[in-house]
Amino acid sequence: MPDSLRRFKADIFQALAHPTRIAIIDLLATGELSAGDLMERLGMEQANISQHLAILRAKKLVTNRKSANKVFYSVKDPLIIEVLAIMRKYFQNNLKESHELLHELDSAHSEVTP
Amino acid sequence: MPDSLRRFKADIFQALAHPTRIAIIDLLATGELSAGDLMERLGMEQANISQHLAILRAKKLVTNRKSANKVFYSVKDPLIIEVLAIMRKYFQNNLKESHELLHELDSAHSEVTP
DNA sequence: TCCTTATATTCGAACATACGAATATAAGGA
DNA sequence: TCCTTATATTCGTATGTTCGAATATAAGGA
Repeated sequence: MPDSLRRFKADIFQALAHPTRIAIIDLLATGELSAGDLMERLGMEQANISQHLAILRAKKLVTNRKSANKVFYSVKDPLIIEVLAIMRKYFQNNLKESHELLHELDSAHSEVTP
Repeated sequence: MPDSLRRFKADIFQALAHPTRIAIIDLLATGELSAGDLMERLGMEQANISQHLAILRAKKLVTNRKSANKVFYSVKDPLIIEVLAIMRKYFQNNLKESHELLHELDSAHSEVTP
């Protein structure tokens, strides 16, 4: 297993390592949506969504198509959706540890106020 | 798809988003190895390997077992190995874009010297 | 042309991650 | 007990990521 393959995988995982980007891919899994649709469904800042889309584009996880003044995005390879499905299964396989992890994620954020 | 599941997935992907940690999981895929074994096979600093192992432990991707003064690590759930296998398939499915990505990764590092 | 809508990019601040050097801990063995 | 081997943790620095605010671009429509 050459190091280049590992760097590639790490790079794709990095692109997937944000809840908003996972949400975008989840939404696109059922069909293409415009940037505005994604913005509306996720209820986030326009610039923020656009930045996350830029990352997904850079890593070639999504393709985009321009129609009039809208840009429609879709998932490029359904294998990525399969990866997300396996991760859901992983979550369920390890329910106990999964919930522990989530609690750590929560408390990590509220650690500011002791 | 609740947001907590997305945060969980993002967190696991974050843990996988480093070539060294992928290499560690690849090595552990065939059976348990000690921290020293990993250090030797990867030819990296002891502290660095130990830090990466700490991350994999924190995200419960690996388990460890102490025997005498050695610590043996193994992959906790083979589903993770399956995820890596799917990523390899993804790499092959998208050979053209994959190589483009790798070149961008390479040139991103040498951008210091124009 | 000017205006509006839709999307992208740039910038700076806050925060997170990665690394090696140094240090700490823990388990045997002499 | 002291020494050695194996592993973990802490610290400082460099680098990368995320966000919103502001700005830029691009395509119609009036």
